[in-house]
Amino acid sequence: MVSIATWNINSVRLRADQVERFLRQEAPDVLCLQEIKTEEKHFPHAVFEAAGYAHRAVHGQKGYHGVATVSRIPLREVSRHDWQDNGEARHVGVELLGPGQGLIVENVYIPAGGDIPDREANPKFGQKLDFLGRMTRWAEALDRPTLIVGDFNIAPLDCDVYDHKALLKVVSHTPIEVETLGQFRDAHGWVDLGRQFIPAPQRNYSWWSYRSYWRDKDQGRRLDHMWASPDVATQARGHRIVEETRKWDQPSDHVPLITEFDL
Amino acid sequence: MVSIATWNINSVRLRADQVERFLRQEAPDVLCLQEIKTEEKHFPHAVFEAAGYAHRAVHGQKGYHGVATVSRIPLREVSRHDWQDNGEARHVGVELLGPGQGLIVENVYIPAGGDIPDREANPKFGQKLDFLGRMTRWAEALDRPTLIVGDFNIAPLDCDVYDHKALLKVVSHTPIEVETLGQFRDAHGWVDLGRQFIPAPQRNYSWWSYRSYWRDKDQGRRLDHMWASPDVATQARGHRIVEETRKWDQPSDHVPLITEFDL
DNA sequence: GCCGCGCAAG
DNA sequence: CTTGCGCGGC
Repeated sequence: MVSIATWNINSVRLRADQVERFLRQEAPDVLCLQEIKTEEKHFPHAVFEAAGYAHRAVHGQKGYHGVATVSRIPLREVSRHDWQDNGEARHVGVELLGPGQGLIVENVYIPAGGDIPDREANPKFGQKLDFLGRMTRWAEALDRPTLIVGDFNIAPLDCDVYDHKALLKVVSHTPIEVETLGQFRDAHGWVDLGRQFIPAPQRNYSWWSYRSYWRDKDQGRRLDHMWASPDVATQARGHRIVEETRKWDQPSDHVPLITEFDL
Repeated sequence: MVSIATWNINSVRLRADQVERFLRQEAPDVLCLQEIKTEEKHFPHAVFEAAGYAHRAVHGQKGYHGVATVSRIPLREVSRHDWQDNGEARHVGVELLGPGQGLIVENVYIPAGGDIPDREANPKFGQKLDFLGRMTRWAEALDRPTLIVGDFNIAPLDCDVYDHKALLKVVSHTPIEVETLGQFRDAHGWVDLGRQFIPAPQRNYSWWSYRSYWRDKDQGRRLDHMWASPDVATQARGHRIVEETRKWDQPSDHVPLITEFDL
């Protein structure tokens, strides 16, 4: 069994202790982090080394974005896409070399897209859709067993948000985003493991805004995903959301997901 | 017995827990804080209330400077000088109403004075000397038993710094500052309680720069002071520097002083 | 080095 | 609300 996790950590330096706690408690074989918000030279390698995660692919950037895949299983970094050629560190791809040998694990942080869901008024929204378009063309050519995980910044199903109707005009749940993400899904036949294991319309949130009184209310959205190639999906054996991290001190706005595979 | 303390806390909000710990450990009757770095509306009143310091005079300012005198003994705020009429919150004066009745406690934060010890090249240096001049003219008229405490930002004696010769051209220990502070002392006949109880040339530092490796070396200066009217000085019974606060997590660059009075 | 601020981003 | 940053102040 190989277990793989994903977590938007919102600064890996500020939450190195929380990552360590998560690794100790849940002991995933592989952890994909997003929004590490640091260059590789300041990545807390020692923390991961001490925890047994000796294999790491870090694609960092100063202050913003940044992804890292850390692993107890040997791995080889195979790609570091900059789909929009703008220098933003939003992807790193690895190939597992030990247990799970041959599996490709793609770790991605899709742009949030700004506040206004309009390509003209808000260039960031256009950039988000463009980013998905480029991922779609890339996905059409994939021919290896692959798992893609990360913060997609889109809640595709009606039940992926606390109030579907209210959020139709809120970036992350607009019809155009859901449609564009659907094209990406179809380009490879990706299987949404979150919904394979926790079928709609069950509650399945992964993110709560810092801006709301989110400790009291439950205004969550499912923005984080683990999607598998069809073959790989048949090997998935379990999937969990580790929501308890929200109760920790100064938590990330995202919680981790874990999937186990019979590999 | 009445005990009175002074401490430049360098942000009272960030170190509210350290102030609480200090109050619990040392239990002074009165504590004068400098560099609270907040407006009164964000002052952590609840922390002091819970610790038994129900009487408070807070002269705050947004982001910079700011002083506060908190007390277990009833007090009355009597003055809030803005000697340079520039809006900087650098003073608050109170009168004790319970034990120690009638004693005036002046809490002051003298300007640091910038980096270059030259009135022309550095207006902040001139401002510091001018501030002292105005305090001097004020002190000439004092006619009540008074204690003045706070961060004076001047180390007057040769033995008040780790290297007298090296610091003669460093703001805080230049001859013109020492001379100007001497005029303030003479204007009221203030007695330096720090040196009454810990005579020169004994080590008696109250501040260590954040910029040096001050955990290893001992490059301190005596910038914080408690000065009393001659009568009041005869009632002082003990004086301590609570240097252990430097070992606490994320300490202030200053340590507290405490004097006990037979009042 | 350590602070608060105002900014941009989420 | 929370992050990192660049700034100015100490």
